[in-house]
Order: sequence, then structure tokens, then C-alpha cells
Amino acid sequence: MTAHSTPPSAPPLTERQEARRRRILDATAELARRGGFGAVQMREVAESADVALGTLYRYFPSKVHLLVATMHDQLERLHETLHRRPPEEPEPAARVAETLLRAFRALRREPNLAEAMVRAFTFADRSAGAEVDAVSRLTTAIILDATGLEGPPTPELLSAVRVVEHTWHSTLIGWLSGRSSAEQVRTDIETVCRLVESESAGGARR
Amino acid sequence: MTAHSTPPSAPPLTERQEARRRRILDATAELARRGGFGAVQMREVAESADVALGTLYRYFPSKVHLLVATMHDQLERLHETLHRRPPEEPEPAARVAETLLRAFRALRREPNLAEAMVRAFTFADRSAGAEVDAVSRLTTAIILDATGLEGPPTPELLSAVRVVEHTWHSTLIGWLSGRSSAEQVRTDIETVCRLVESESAGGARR
DNA sequence: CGTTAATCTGGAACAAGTTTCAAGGATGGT
DNA sequence: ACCATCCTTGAAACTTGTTCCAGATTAACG
Repeated sequence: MTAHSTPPSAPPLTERQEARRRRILDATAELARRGGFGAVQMREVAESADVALGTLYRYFPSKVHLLVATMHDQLERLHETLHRRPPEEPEPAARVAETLLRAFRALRREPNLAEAMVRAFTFADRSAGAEVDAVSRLTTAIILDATGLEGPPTPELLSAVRVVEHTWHSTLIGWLSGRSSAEQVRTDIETVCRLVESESAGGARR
Repeated sequence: MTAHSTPPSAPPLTERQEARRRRILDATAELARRGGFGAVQMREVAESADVALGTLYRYFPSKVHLLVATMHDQLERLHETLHRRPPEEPEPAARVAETLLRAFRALRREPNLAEAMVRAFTFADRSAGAEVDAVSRLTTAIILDATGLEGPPTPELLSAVRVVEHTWHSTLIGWLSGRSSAEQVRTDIETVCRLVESESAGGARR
């Protein structure tokens, strides 16, 4: 839970390096908040984080890597928040819906940041595979935590969670591209959680 | 069905313009087939289609617009093919699954083209809203056609189709980014169709 | 300390998407 | 045929992500 994300094969960072990394991620989030994906310009990030452009690229080998890492960072915060204040619904499906709707509310407060992160995430290609994977795993963990179910999840439950995740990402994309309303997002989330209910109820015990 | 996609507000194109547009779309598809999103370079497309760069931009205001239009074009071909050879399964859910798996097989034959189109589609922002919308509607129509259900679809069915579509797009992204296998894609599609079965069975009459 | 390897910096250079513009062509109305 | 208008061309310029490099700084170690 508190293990956070220190890749096993990465050399440990010094304190100053840790601080640089943090400045970069914070600068990125701030620029993204202001103007979304387009406003996150590598030169600006570098200047804003007070590092050289080359250094920025040493830490994050592309804009997509950078934004996906930012997404991971933000998701970790969400995960912690959820631990402090877990969903209140009793049923797993309802708990998942509550959690995702809460996350969505947070995103609506910072639509530009949301846009930047999600665009980068979906635009990522194989070269960012590891980073995308990390975000993906974290998302799965958040949803699994939300169910409140104990013990190792069954394969059926994992399939169901995948479908929920797909819907979550995809409906977000629709919302960000202005193609569907916040209402629609809410409906989609509720629909998929309802659909999945029977599956998860049958597929795992408490 | 044969109405194709002539936006109501667009002035009709002359024959030569129609031909230019076609050359551009064909050149784009060909370049995409060869090397995916990255290989579709605007200067190359222009040269390959034998138009000036400025003209290319007059027809398609950005690379994303261009690729989303290409996607629309390819989907129209698929739609026609499906009309000639509709799915053979009797049940709506199975018919949808069969259709999507067939589409997926087609994509696997040209993974670079698939990558280019899907990346563009998910990367699109509001400025390409209309084009993305057209693709989205066409996809919905293809899935609705696949069900074989007659009459106007109920809202429940439409919700279900949305979930299917979300899963379809999202699992494709996972496949393209190397994050999930073709097996996984098949499973996801089958899962969501099964989940949605009860919904569509209860939600519409033949 | 002094040395050595790794890291960081500032800045130039390159690549590809996008914009702009002047000059030449096509279209349509009269 | 003539004019006005819109379209196309070719080429240069601009933007932003990305790469490269030489020299300054820092970290690790004896």
C-alpha cells in the first residue's frame, strides 16, 4: 500500500534527483491544469521545473511518458484519498460506481489536467508500455479495492473489472472530446456496473 | 444505406475535387498500412496523392482529421461487406460478437492501418468533434445492424450498445499498444456481449 | 582532498505538423 | 470571350517535440 512505485530494476535516486523529479511532475500538472495537453510544452516544463531540457528528457523520455507518469502520480493521490474515505455503499457494484463517480467529479474540477493525462494515456505506443502498464495496474487495484471484496479475485471478477475499466476509459475519452455529456458518463458508469453486478456477485465470496 | 456521408452543410465537390479527396484518402491508407501512424507524414501524403501540401490541409485541417476520415472511409467498406455477408448466429448478442470478431480479424491483417486510425481517433480533440462523431455513429449503426433486431432501438439497447462500443475501442487500444493479446481482445468482446445479453434481450422486441 | 564517472546545463540542430503567401488555373455568370 | 471568385500550387517560415554535444557540477570512492 505504501510501497508506491519504485521499479525494481531502477537505481535509487538521490535526494536532489527525487526533488527534481517532483518539481517536474508538479510543473507538468500545473501547466496541464492551465491549458491541457497542448499547454504542456517540454521547454516550458523544463523552465518551470528549473531543469535543463536535456535533463527533463533524461527523466522522462517523451511528452507521453511524462504525462503518463503524471497520471500515475495523480492516481496514487486518489488511491490514498479513497483509503481514508472509502465508498459507503454496501454492494460491490454500487461501491465501484460510487468510487468512479467520485473520481469523475474530481476530474471535472480539473478538466484540462484530465484531458492532458487521458490523451497521453490513450496515445501512448509500445515505447511507453511499462508506464502505461503501471497506470493500468493501479487503476485495476483501485477498482478492486472499491469492491470491498476480500481474498484473491476470481478470473470472472477480473474480467468484469476489465470491462468496467474499458468503459471508464472510453467514456472519459468521449467526454473529453466533447462527444458526450457528464450525464452520459454517469449513465455509462452506472450501466456497466449494473451489468457487471451478477458477474461479480457470483464470481467471488466475501 | 447508400446515402454515404455527405455532410448536409458542405458544398458539393466537383469531380476533380472528389478525385483529389479519394487520392488523398487512398494515399493515407497506403502509407498507414506500410508504417502506421508515424509513417503518415503530411508531406508524404501530399506528394503521394499528387496535391500540394496546402491543398491537403484545405481538405483535411490536420493529420488527425485526415486519419479519422480514413477510418470513416474504411468503416463504410466494412459496413457494405457486412451487408453482403451478414453474421450467421441467431441470437443478437452472438451476432454482435461475431461481427466484431470479424472486424477484428480484418484489423489483424493490417495492424499498421489499424494502429494509425485508432490512435488518431482516440487522440482527437474537440476540433475534430464532428468527424469523430461521424465515425462513432457509423460504428453504432454497424453494431445495431449486427443485432438483427428490427424497429427503433430502445434506450436500454442503446446503452448496451454504448458499453459494447466502449469495450471494443478500449480493448483495441490495449491490443495496439501491445498491452493485451489478440486472445484477450476476443475474450473481452465475448465477455461484454454476454454481459449485455440480458439487457438487449429484455430491452427490445424483434 | 583528488580522481573518476555520472549527471546536469545551455544551446544548437533536426524532424514533422502547421501556417502563410504570391502567382497561376479552373469555374461560373454575363 | 471576359471578369470575379474561388482553388491549387510551390515554397518558405514557424512551432514544438526530440536529439546531440561540450563544458560545468555533483557524487562516489580511495
